[in-house]
Amino acid sequence: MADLARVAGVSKITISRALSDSPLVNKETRERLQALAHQLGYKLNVSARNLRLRRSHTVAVIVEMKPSNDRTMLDPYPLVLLGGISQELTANGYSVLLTTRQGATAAAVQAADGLILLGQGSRQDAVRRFDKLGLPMVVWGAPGERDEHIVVGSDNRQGGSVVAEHFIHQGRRHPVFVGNPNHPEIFERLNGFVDALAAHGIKPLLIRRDEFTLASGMDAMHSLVERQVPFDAVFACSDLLAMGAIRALNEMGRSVPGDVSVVGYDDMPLAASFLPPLSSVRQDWQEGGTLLARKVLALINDETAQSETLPVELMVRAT
Amino acid sequence: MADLARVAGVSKITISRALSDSPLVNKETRERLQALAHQLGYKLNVSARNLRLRRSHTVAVIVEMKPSNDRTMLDPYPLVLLGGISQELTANGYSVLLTTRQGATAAAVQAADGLILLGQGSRQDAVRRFDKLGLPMVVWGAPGERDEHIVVGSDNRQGGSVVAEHFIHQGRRHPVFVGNPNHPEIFERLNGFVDALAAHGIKPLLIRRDEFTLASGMDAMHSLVERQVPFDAVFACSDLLAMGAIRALNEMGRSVPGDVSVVGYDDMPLAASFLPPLSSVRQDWQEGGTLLARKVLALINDETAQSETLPVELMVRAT
DNA sequence: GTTGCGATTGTTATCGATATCATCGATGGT
DNA sequence: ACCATCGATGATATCGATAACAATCGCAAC
Repeated sequence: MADLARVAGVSKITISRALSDSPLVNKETRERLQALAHQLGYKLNVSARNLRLRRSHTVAVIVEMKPSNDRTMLDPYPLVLLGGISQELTANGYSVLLTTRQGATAAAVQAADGLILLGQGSRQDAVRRFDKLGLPMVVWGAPGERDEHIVVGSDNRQGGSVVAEHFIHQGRRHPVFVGNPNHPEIFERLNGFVDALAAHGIKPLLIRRDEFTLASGMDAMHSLVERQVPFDAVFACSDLLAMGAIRALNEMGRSVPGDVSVVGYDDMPLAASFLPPLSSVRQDWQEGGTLLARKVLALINDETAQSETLPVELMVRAT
Repeated sequence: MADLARVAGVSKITISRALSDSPLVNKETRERLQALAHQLGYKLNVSARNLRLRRSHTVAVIVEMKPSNDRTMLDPYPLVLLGGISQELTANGYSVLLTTRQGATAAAVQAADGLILLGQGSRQDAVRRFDKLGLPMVVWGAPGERDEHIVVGSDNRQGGSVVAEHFIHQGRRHPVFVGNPNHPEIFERLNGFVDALAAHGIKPLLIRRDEFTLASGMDAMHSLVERQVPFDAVFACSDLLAMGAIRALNEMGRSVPGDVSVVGYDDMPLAASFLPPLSSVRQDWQEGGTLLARKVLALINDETAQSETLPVELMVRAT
């Protein structure tokens, strides 16, 4: 910038002003300087500006990436969150610094203006750890009773209850829940499910399965039939589990939805073209990402923001 | 840091040295100062350090995120690339700055020490645009004849040829290729397929389908049967296409693999538990990410690096 | 006793931008 | 003719770290 100033015969500060379109400099000189800068291939040194402005225009997104059969951020749907976040942030001139929990010790995270926590890594212990950075922070997940931070999440409780209503409406009397209630989000689904059923005097059966796979869904049905438990409806907390369940049921000679009704979760693209087309609960991940981003930005700008819960929608199809 | 120095009764530079574990400071004072810094909750200002060191320890990863029915980086498998990149970079003290092509104008990208381009956005025009930033750059994709930049990609040509060999070995004489050869990567698969078959005097049929969906795969088979084209093998360039093809074939009374053999691509987790278990070409995305990261790091450190191609593996299952 | 060297610590300049306050000429009202 | 005001530009200090070089001390060698 000093070089530019010398060439143009003005002072550094005038260059700075011209390049940031400040109305303080004469319109003509401003344009002249901008042209010159462009012509000379001048590149702003972002680090210097960050230092001076004490802002990096960067938000760190911390995800859980550990590959496993458990649910990870590498699943496609949670990643749509990232898409939403990225879109909203860049629209506001911010960048996304992607980090895992392990990598979060890296220097760059400290330079961020704000923090977004994604994935089940965002349990209380992890949350507290990042809280200490003293940065504006927003968490994706199930809102706890008394968290000090802002939480955005889709309404898992409602997800559970709409499925319950759906079963009730179909006259089902012996519903089963398949999934891993250790995940706070899934725990909420279970709660919503149980409570809504209780209003009709029905108590569902819980089949705990930790993996979100087709095989796991099949296995759940096998054990159910083996134990000769009567059931006529299955709420699987992921689409893969649901598909596995349907396959196992068919193999064992039970019809879906004739004998058993099945509903999945996430409404993955495959759900609609599954045979039979799978009913599933859809959550708007993209919108979730947008919201997360808006809230951190608000916090960064010293505005207020509140926790928020996004509604879900039951896509009723053939099962 | 100045505050720390005052409190500790030493100079700033000693603090700086102590905190970076420099052997220049006495071991005891070093430890004393480190403890003090920790106790006072001192946080290094990364922007200042970046400015001084002229390094941000950050690599920008530019992906194509535009949601569409076309293939995007939001597909789960390409994202494993990101996982590999992230892991390798953080292991070396670098951070990942995630950006879309649109967002790449944002300031922070200019501060990056290097660039990784992912997704079909990395066509020549886009590549050239980022080349102008003058940063070390590595691209994921199919290596072109004469690119000036470093390319890492999986061996799509080999992917095509192993499938061809497989069909030949099974005695198939009328193979079909389903996919969108506009993607450079898929074009390579097609080339490998065609060439390997040509060695046996066989010329495959190309059914062009742009979407990577189940429906698209079904549709391809329908049109094939409608036109009464004889065929006994299908190479689909994605697993979803392959699954759609199998379903359509079964519905039309053709058995897989009895009448028609089908092979997919990517070996998604579902492939193995599909009915019948789907044969598919697997590429090691994780390793690809690791390589991409290693190469940028090499370039950043003024070492040399070369383009590289990763082998693929045909998982032979029931189809 | 002095010179020299190694181990520590300090002084000053620097990275590249921007905020604050100062400057300067022109304009205009009285 | 004089002072106030405004528009445009500049001088300097500053953000918080680190590099290069200087300084100090103790101790050993001659």
